[in-house]
Amino acid sequence: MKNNHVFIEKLRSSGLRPTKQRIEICKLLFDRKDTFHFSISDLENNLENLSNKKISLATIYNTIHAFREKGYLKEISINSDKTYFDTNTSDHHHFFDESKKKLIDLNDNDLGKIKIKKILPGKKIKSVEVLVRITNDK
Amino acid sequence: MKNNHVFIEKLRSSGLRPTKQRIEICKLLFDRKDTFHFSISDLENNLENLSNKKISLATIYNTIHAFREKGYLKEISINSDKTYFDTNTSDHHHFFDESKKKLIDLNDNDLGKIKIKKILPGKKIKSVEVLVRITNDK
DNA sequence: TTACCTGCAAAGAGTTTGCAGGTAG
DNA sequence: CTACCTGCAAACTCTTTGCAGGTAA
Repeated sequence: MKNNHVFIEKLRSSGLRPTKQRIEICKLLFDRKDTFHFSISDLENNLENLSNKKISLATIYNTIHAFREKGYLKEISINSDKTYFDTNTSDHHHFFDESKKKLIDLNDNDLGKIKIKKILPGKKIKSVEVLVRITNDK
Repeated sequence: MKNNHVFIEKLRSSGLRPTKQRIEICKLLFDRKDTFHFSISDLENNLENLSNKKISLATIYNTIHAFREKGYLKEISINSDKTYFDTNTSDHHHFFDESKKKLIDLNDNDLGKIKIKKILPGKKIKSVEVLVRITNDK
């Protein structure tokens, strides 16, 4: 269990005021051992049920967007009605389990190197995202 | 320029009634040499401006979903406000040009082989999707 | 004090749905 | 005739925005 101070510093250091709401969201997102994959509504539910904190939706969006901009969260590309975020901001890829509708991290060792041979003049690569869809084997 | 008959047969063979609207959409989507990447609103605009046909939005959605189910279209995973489709249903990957909001096909030669080393028991791989985001180099 | 933040409600955008009327077979 | 299809508008969901009141520094 991390001390709130850690989050206060984290927020302050990136120019975000450490408000009650932001600290609460930090605790939910970053005070854990494993990567957390979530949608805004997941987060809202967790705040309400696990943390017993009612934070306005506008503030949740606001905060998540701020965290994404500061590089504390990564947005994941899945065709879904919702946007998913990942607390693991390192360069990595995902399984998407179609049966459970859940994301699973793939780390460097899980995936061979991806080589892009095509170059478009005047363009540069911003990111490479791999999504491996899996289902129950039967 | 393909004959309408081709599309009428295509539709009929998959159990879809060849209505005026569906044939018109077929002509726009499948009567071309290159892959076509589009969102519903792109399609709507093209129907209105290029084909001079006003087809109801509900019918456009309805038709595109039917075509996707029949395997005539592929849905592409991008985090975007809109859903994108691809008339190229073969196994391939994409650049997404963030500046122009346009998709570009990557063919087999453009991308090294992707090796997935992690295996989850009881699961099988359904698809592997690679999205390479690019922006203007500056 | 002052700039920034929160929360509500309303607005927006894309997509889906209900249903009356139309059309293919 | 009957099942399926179209088109309109309303409904829905997720996300963004405007703004009045609140809070950190």
